[in-house]
Amino acid sequence: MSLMNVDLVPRSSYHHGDLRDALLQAAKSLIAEAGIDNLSLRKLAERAGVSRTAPYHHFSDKNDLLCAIAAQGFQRRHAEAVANFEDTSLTPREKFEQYILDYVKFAANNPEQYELMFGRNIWKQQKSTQELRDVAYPCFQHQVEMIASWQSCGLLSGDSPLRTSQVIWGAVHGIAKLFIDGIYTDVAQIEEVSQRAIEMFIEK
Amino acid sequence: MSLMNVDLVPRSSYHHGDLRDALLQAAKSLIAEAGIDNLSLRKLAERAGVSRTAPYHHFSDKNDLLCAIAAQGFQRRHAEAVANFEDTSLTPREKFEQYILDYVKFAANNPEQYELMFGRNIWKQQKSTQELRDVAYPCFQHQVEMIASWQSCGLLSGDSPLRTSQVIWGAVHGIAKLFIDGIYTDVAQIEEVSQRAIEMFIEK
DNA sequence: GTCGCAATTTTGACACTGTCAAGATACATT
DNA sequence: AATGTATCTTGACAGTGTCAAAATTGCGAC
Repeated sequence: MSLMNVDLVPRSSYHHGDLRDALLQAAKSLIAEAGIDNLSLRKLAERAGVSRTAPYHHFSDKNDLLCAIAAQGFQRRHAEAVANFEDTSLTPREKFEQYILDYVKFAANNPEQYELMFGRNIWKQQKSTQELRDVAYPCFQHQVEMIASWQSCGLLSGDSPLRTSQVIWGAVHGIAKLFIDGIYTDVAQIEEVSQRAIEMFIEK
Repeated sequence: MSLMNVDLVPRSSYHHGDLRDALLQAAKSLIAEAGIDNLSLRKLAERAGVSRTAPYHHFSDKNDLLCAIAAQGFQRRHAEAVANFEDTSLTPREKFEQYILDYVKFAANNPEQYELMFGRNIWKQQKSTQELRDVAYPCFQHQVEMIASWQSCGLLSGDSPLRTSQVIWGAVHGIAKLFIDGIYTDVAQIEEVSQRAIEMFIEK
């Protein structure tokens, strides 16, 4: 497997310079190669060309590192969603369609990071970092606001933006997960399924 | 934590008798106590009052054991769904409502087992046992059939039972997961959200 | 009944993991 | 230049999944 010290940027000095960022970068590429379950801090340190315990000076914990990667994911996704929603060249309906499709595609294109973003290990037992919460909550909030706007222009039914948002988010999340996790095996169908979801949610 | 050898049924002989079943039972209780991530084969063996490697004569692997637990979950859920669908005292609409509610409640009441049933580790990388596939596929199949019947009686819209089924399953799966995994924090809302989902899917 | 084989269980071992404690090194501020 | 602090390393420990080889038992053929 790992032949030898394959640090991408062999550091010149004892101090790395920006080890924290290098670790995040290396972690993402390692995860993309072999999945989250095969990420170990030791392999990560080796990849970054640093000793086993060096990462502990930049992340308190393995969980802390994973939270940081998840946070980056929320940031990227949030920017994407905002950009779409504020695109003045699109009708509300087009925005809604785009939103659903983008969401599912984001998950499908970044399955490991998405897994981290909603991983049970992180949220369930109160293991989420403050940083992660700070970046994830606005993401949730923004979704409710979008749903509310689509309701008030008659595209979506109902009067409770929160409940409606929870259902729609549940749907895209569930569809994404079923594809990502390999229960829905034919990834080529992902767009068709998303399209059907849009069709079922839009008020006729 | 574990004070000492707490095997429930101290075996009298060298051979256990029905170790396989005892292991499954012990595994489920251990998982219920501390979650899947805290289940180790060694603790499991200790709980069953047997040596570390004894389980390997009944399960090829840790994954194999987890698949067996997942399979039991599918079996239980499938039986529940069939019973509901064949209840002649309910209208199609009532059956649909019941199906959605039962599904989400099953997940909420058995979060760890549900996690196993749809865990990425099992399905994504072809790690599913033949036994698991044999019991899961009929489950999927049955859902499509139910959706088709609800479409043909006008309760649900659309002409593709498969696509519609994928969306609805995605929705209940997603809602369940968001609650289970702690993203939706208030479990008391689970019924309200499910109710709203029903409302949004049923043809008006 | 007993002999032998196959199923079962055990002990020993290995590589790997996360993480802590102590020591070593380099940088920054005075 | 001295000193403190941030950073990095080496050593260590308990825990993990799983393999190989040895031990024990139960069961069927003689």
